[in-house]
Amino acid sequence: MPDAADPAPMNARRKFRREGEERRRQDLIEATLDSVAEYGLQGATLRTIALRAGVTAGLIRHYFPGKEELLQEAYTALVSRMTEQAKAALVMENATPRQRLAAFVTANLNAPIIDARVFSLWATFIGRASADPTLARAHREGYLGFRNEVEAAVAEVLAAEQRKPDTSELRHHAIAINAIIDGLWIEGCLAGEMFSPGELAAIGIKAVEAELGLAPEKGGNQ
Amino acid sequence: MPDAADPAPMNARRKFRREGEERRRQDLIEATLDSVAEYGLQGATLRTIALRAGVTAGLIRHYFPGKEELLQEAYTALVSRMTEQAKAALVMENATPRQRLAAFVTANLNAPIIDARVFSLWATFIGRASADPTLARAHREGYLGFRNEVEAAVAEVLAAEQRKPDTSELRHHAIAINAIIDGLWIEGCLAGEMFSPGELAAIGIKAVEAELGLAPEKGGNQ
DNA sequence: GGGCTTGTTGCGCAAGTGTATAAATAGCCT
DNA sequence: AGGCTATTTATACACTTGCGCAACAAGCCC
Repeated sequence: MPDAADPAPMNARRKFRREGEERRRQDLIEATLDSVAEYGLQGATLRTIALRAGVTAGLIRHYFPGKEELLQEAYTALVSRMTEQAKAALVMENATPRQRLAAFVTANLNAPIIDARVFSLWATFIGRASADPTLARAHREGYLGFRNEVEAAVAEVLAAEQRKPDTSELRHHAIAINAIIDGLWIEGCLAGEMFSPGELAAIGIKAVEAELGLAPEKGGNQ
Repeated sequence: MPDAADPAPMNARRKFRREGEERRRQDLIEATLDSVAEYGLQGATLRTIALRAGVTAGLIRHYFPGKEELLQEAYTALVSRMTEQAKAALVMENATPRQRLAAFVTANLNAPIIDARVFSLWATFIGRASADPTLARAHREGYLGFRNEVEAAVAEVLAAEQRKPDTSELRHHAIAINAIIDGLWIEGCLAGEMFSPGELAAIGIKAVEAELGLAPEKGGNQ
């Protein structure tokens, strides 16, 4: 194929489409998270990110002042996505407080929250939090929101059991339960194949109920 | 100051001392951990590391094939240091199994194991584990060793209580307790100032004992 | 003390980084 | 259809990075 009118001149400029601003920003953030998860913060170069987003590197600067801001927005998006998914499990109706708490634990110990990619991202970013106040703040807000949800759920469970914990006791329960969920989440993300499906959730529910001093449920806890 | 016999000729080569190989390697690894904790994997350049170790960058290649190997050795050193410190708390004599388990929990939830720098390092490296088999293996070995210690300690506690758990029950207890310790460790490292001294350890011990179904100790649990 | 080994320095290099900026073109408005 | 604007590309630039290499000197051995 030596000749013929070349429909694509060799020095052709790349074709492109103009996307809406919101769409582009979201695509870039998603491409950033993908790159960070796969290559780490060092491997997530502007060119890598742009390639994955299907644009050229220069465009990033049109939407973000610099790489740092892009990373910060990506982390913020990640945190809010994680906590929202988690808290969504709490809005169940026609369920006892205890069932809702159990559902919350279960939701947090299965896909999509148990996920190696999300964990990798979480760890990568949080490792920089102590040196980057912006990241630290994003984490702090997500964490406190999460713990408050736990504390509220615990309060309802105990109230349904006619128990009146003082604030200190309540806080300690929330901290412990938060730790149980976090710890199991890490184990599941890092070594998911070591656990059978539903096993982590079962362990988590039993541990949480033991922490709260709840009597084992009668009937089919399988 | 134009003239005078200059005792330090401007083009003087830097003075240096020859250190033993073991000493240099250890210094370089320590400098690597410092740099990673402070600047992250991206900021931990060979020049930064060398500067902190008090040598020039070129020397690193005399002791390590490349940067990657240096980082891997640094992570291995970190993991083994962490697990050794933790397990050291288990070798108490003249103590009941329950006391030894409590001491283990306490040791893991106070300095030097609760430490922002160590956490930052752990998170930074573990974030790369899913993409780097070498890091993944180093973590895996440390984790399994840790969990085995927990499982052994739990077995002794239950044996002292005349209970005979089957292997599955024992495994679940170990996983849950491991999660409790990990989760509280993270909370302490990330937000140490939110907890009063000893508070995390107290929460941890109570949670662990609840998980094992141990009756509250009579007498001064403060 | 004088050589010899080798730990150590200093410099250079090619590749890759984030950023800056000019040129092009997609797609809306009239 | 034809301009206008702002999204997008493309290129350049200064800088850093990990690595290679040759010269140097610290300190052991005789």
